[in-house]
Amino acid sequence: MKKLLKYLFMQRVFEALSSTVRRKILAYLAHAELTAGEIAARFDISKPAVSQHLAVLENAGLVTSEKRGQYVHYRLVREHLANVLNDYVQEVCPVSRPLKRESAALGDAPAAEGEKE
Amino acid sequence: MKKLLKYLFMQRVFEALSSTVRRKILAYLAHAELTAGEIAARFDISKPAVSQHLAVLENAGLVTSEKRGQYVHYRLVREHLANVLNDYVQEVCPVSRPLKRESAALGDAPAAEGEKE
DNA sequence: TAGGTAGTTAAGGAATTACCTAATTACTCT
DNA sequence: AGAGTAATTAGGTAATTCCTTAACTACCTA
Repeated sequence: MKKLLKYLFMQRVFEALSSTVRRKILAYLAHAELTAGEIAARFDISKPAVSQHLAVLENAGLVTSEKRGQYVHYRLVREHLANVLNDYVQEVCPVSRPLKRESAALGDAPAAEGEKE
Repeated sequence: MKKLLKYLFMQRVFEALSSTVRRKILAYLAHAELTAGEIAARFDISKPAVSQHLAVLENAGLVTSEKRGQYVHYRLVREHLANVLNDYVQEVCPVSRPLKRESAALGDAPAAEGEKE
């Protein structure tokens, strides 16, 4: 059950990460929660274009959005990013067994966010 | 040291990983060194298509090829994959500092096979 | 040297992606 | 309600990606 869902997310995550703009957005969100407008202001492309990038990131589970009044605040979902990337590294670098536990811990580290899948 | 170079590779690596076929190729190579033909045999797409995927992976530094006689053998470059992904996780999840050392160790783990860069 | 196998390069077409402008929705404030 | 701001949706186009077939290079064997 979990495995298929995980696979789907992996695909979306790597597709999301394939864009430089989207990786930059994540980097900005790594330092602070930002509104869509604040994010758009940091790029040369149009606001709708940024909005689409944000939608891709959200579909991949890498960010979440919350509307507060007039603004939509975006924030990074650290666990998800760390989990997916670590899972993949594990899959392709099976040698690194020792790391496995460490990275699992990493994923949970930020907080009490549970296993949603 | 080579921050720019790293950035360039990051771009190529994530672009390479955005394709399911390419991620599958890496998964196969995680278990064994394979020739181009052996890899192509595992997919439904044409041989030239696989060849192009392999070129993308090689440009990203994720695999290396060696021609032996009639065959071209491909093999995974584990360190590179682990390094790039871990570097990125670090950049976006600055919380996870503890993992850093572990992952560095991981890169070298496979031993024997040489550092080409 | 001729024929066969392994692999890549070349050329072209279909599908996807990224971007733009314009229109729309949702909220705030007077 | 009406004007202004924030953000997304819609519609259309340019660029890119992925795959195909055909042609080519390199190697092996008889």
